[in-house]
Amino acid sequence: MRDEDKPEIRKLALFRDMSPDNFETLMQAAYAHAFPAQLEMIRQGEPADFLHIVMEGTVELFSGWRDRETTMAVVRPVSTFILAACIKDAPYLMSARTVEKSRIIMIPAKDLRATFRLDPEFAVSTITELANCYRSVVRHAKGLKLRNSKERVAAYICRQSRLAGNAASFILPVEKRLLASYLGMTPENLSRAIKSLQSDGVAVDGMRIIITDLKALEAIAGPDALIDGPGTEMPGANLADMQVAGMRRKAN
Amino acid sequence: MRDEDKPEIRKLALFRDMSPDNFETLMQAAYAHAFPAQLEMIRQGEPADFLHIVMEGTVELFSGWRDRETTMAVVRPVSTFILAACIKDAPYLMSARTVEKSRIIMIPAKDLRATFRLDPEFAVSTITELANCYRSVVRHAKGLKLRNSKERVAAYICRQSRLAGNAASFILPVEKRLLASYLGMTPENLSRAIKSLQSDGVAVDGMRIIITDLKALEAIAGPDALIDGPGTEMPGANLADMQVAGMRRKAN
DNA sequence: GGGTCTTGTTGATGCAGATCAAATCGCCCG
DNA sequence: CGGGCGATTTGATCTGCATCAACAAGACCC
Repeated sequence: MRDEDKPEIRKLALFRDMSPDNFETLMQAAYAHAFPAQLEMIRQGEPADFLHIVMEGTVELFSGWRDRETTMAVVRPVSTFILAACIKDAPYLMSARTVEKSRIIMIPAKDLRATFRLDPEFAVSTITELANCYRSVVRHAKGLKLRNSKERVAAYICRQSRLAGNAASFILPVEKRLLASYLGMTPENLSRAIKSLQSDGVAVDGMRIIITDLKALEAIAGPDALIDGPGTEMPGANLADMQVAGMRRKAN
Repeated sequence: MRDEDKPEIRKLALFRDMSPDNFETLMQAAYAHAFPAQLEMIRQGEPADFLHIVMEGTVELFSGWRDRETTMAVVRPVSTFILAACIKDAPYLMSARTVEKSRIIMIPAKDLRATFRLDPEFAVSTITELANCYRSVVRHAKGLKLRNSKERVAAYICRQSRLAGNAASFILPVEKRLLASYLGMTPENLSRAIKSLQSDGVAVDGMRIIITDLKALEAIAGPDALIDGPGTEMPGANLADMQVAGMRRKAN
C-alpha cells in the first residue's frame, strides 16, 4: 500500500475521527491490490473477510439469482464498500467486479470489528456510515417501486446534473448497459426512454447528456429529496451509489 | 410507560448489552403512546425526533411519491423502527401508520445519539442493528429486481412457512392488499399469482396458506439465503420486515 | 485496412402485470 | 337478521416493458 493512499483514506468520514494510533494499526493490516477490468473480486455468498476501498478505478456491485443479474451500485474513488457484511461477519449479499482497471485496498474485517470496539470515535463513524448506506438503499428501493422506467431515467439525469453542480450537460459516468441494469430496466428500454425524453428537455450525444429544458425534465422526473437524496449531503458518503458516481473525488 | 415494558425492551438486541444505568436513563426519557388503527404517526420528510418501538399492534412503514404509495415494511412487537433517520438527525424517508390499534414507545433521538457516544456496548449494538437493517433492505431490493411477481409470492410463502417452523400451513400476518404493496404488485395481481400457484403446491383458504407440495413451490420460488435471509438469523433483529412479521415475539 | 467483438439503437412482437369494472365474500353493527 | 362497507376475487382490456432480431457504430487487434 502506497504512502500517499493513507491521507486519502483518512479523509473519508469513516476514518476521519478515529485516533491516529488506531488508524495506523488498521492501515498496517491492510493490503493493496490492483485488479484488471472485469474481474470478479467478490462473489456473493462467500464469507466477508475484507472491507474494500476503491482508490482508483470503478467497481460494480451486483447480485445474481438463477440466470439473472442486476447492478446494485457503482462505487468510485475514494470510498468503501460492503461494510455491513464485514461487520456482521456474514456472507456477502452482493458480488463485486471491476468495471475498469482498479486499485483496491482491503482491510481485514476482523481488525475492523476489533477497532470499533476499541475506538468510540470510530464506532460513531461506523454508525453514521451504516445509516447512510441504509438510507441510500431505501431510496433506491423507493425509486424502483414508485417510479416507472421513464421517470427513473429522468430522475437519474436530474440527479447527475445536480451532482455536477447543476450543469446543463454532463457525461454519463458508466456505460448505458450498466446504467440500465442499475435503473432496473433493459438496455433497449433505457435507449428508448432517453429518446422519449427528447420531447421533455433532454438531448443526447453519445455519452453526453444535455438538458435543454430543466423545467420540462423535472415535470417528468418529479425530483424528491426523499428518493434522490438531498443535494447537500454526501461529502464523505458511504456506499457510493450510482447517483454519486463521478463525484466522489471532488466531494472528499 | 408501563414497568413491564422495560424487560421486553431490554431483551432487544439493540438494548441488551448496554449498561443498566444508561438503559435506565434512556427509559426515563421515553414516552409511551397508544394509537388507534390507521393513524399516520410519522410523515416522511419530517425531522426524525424519536426512535419508535412497537410494543403491541402492527405498524406499516410506507412511502409515497406523487399520488403513488408503497409499503416498505411491516413492523411487529417487539421491535424498533426508523433507527437510521434518528441517528442521522435527518428527515424520515418513510411514513408510518398503525395497521391496528398499537402501543408505541418513543425514545428521543437526541438521547439516543448521546447514549451511543457514552456507552461503547450500545454503540456496538447500534452498529449491528444498522447492519441488519441495511442487509434487510438490500435483500428486499434484490427480490424486486431479480424475481417476477409469481416468484416473489412463492418466495414469500416459503419464507413465512420457514419462519413458522417449517409449517405446512400458516395464516397471513397482514391483509393481502398490504402484502401486495410490499411485494411490489397490485392486489389483483397478488390474487392471481396465488391462484396460479395452486398448480405448484399451494392451497389457499382465506387468510390461510397451505403448502401441499413444498418441492414444487420451491421450484418456483428458488429460495435463496441471500435474498430471503438465513433461517437461523433474526433473533433480536431490527427493522422487522415483512418476512419476520409475526415471529418477533417468539424470536426474542 | 479489414475483421471481429462489444455496445448501442431501432423495429417488431409478445407477455407480465396494470387498470377498469363488476361481482362476491366477509365482517361489523344496528 | 338485514344492510352496509371494505377487502378480495374474477374477468376484460390495455400498456409498459421485455424479448427477439437486425443493424449501426465504435473500439481494438492483428
